[in-house]
Amino acid sequence: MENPVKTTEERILEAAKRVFHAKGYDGARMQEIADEAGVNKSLVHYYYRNKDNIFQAVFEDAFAQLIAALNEIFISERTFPSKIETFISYYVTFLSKNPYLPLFILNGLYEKPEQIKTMFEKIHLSPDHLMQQIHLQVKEELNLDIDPFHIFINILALSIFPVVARPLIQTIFGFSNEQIGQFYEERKTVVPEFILNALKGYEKR
Amino acid sequence: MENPVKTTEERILEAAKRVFHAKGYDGARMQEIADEAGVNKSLVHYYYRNKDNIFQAVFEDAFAQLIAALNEIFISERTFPSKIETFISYYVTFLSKNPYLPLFILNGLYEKPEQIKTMFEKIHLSPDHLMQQIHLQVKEELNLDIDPFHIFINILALSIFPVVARPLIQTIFGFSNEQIGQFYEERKTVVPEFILNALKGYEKR
DNA sequence: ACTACCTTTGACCACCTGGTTAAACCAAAT
DNA sequence: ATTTGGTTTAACCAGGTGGTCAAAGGTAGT
Repeated sequence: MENPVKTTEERILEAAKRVFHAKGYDGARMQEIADEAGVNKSLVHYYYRNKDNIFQAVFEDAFAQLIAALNEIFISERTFPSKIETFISYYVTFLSKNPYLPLFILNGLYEKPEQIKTMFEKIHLSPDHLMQQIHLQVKEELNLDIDPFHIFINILALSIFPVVARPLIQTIFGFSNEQIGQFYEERKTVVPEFILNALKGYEKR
Repeated sequence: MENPVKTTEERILEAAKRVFHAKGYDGARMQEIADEAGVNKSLVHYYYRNKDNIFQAVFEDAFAQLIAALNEIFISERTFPSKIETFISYYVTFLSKNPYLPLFILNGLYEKPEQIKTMFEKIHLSPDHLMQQIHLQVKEELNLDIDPFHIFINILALSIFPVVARPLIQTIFGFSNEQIGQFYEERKTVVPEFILNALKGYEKR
């Protein structure tokens, strides 16, 4: 840590993250962000002009965090099974530390889907390139008889959904925080195993 | 249809569903619900007293719709593979007709997780019984070496997530409405196949 | 001491929000 | 025709909302 002392602007942004992540755009209050940052409400407007602006900053940050790892791992030089394992393990850990993030993102996307593409350019990330990589590996490395796109979506679904649905799982089945932690821990091995087992069924002989 | 003429109360509830599903609790406006129903705002209060009340009515209805099918199918007399197929097919169809529902539910659960259990009782539904059924089938009918709970969550994840993430998928990969419809259609066969392929890997020999 | 510039604050405002109320409406019963 | 009861409306209100603004504070250069 070079500069542990946060600037006011950073403190406001972090406060905004906490508030927006937990309450969403409509539920968040500028006053609450200010309180959370320990500053006057006008100061929030001073640095970010209006609610839309600061929300966008928060959203882009969250989106970048979620997407960056995905891209990095799937573009790397590993074998496909290794990528899946690395990805799931990383995502489950990351998401259970930031449980609000995925739902926050999904909600944001319903409201302003247009901005996604420009956001991808900002992060220097190409969906086509990513899919092309996955396609290559599924078709040429493993020679599987299945649409790579469905595999990709399945990987995301199995990693993300259980985190998003945490309150559902926890209340319905009465899991304690420890138990749900244990459950997520298990998924790091269960999910890659599940996916690789499934892929075996698609092997062309 | 015995009585195609809707009462005012029903029209208000349906308007409220549309508004709440699309905008969530905080984003919804009592005025908008009234407009959508074509009535005066006071009428909404006349029938439902306050915003919390009408939201709860909408939420319970949505939750019941989503849970009912799940329970019905998994308690039925089919074989496990048939259940999976039936469930996925039904869910994908139902959800793509009601794309806002799952995200609406997930958001609601973050805000008021306590009410879930009472809601289960209202619908006469026992999570324990459901899990017990799945446990029996996975362990005794198929004799698989995997925790049934993870399978259950995987089934939900693979059915629900792609619908929730529709805006993400559609914008990132530039799918038209037709293409995404085609994609969901494919999933009705791809997902059961994927799951059953995976389960084969867990067969005890 | 003065200036110049960025930062921070309290007071304020126009507008919107959920909610209330009293009066009007209207169909059925008397 | 009048009463009665549920239904529907317009007008209104208190509190909260995002946002503005002028002034005060603070800091570095002169």
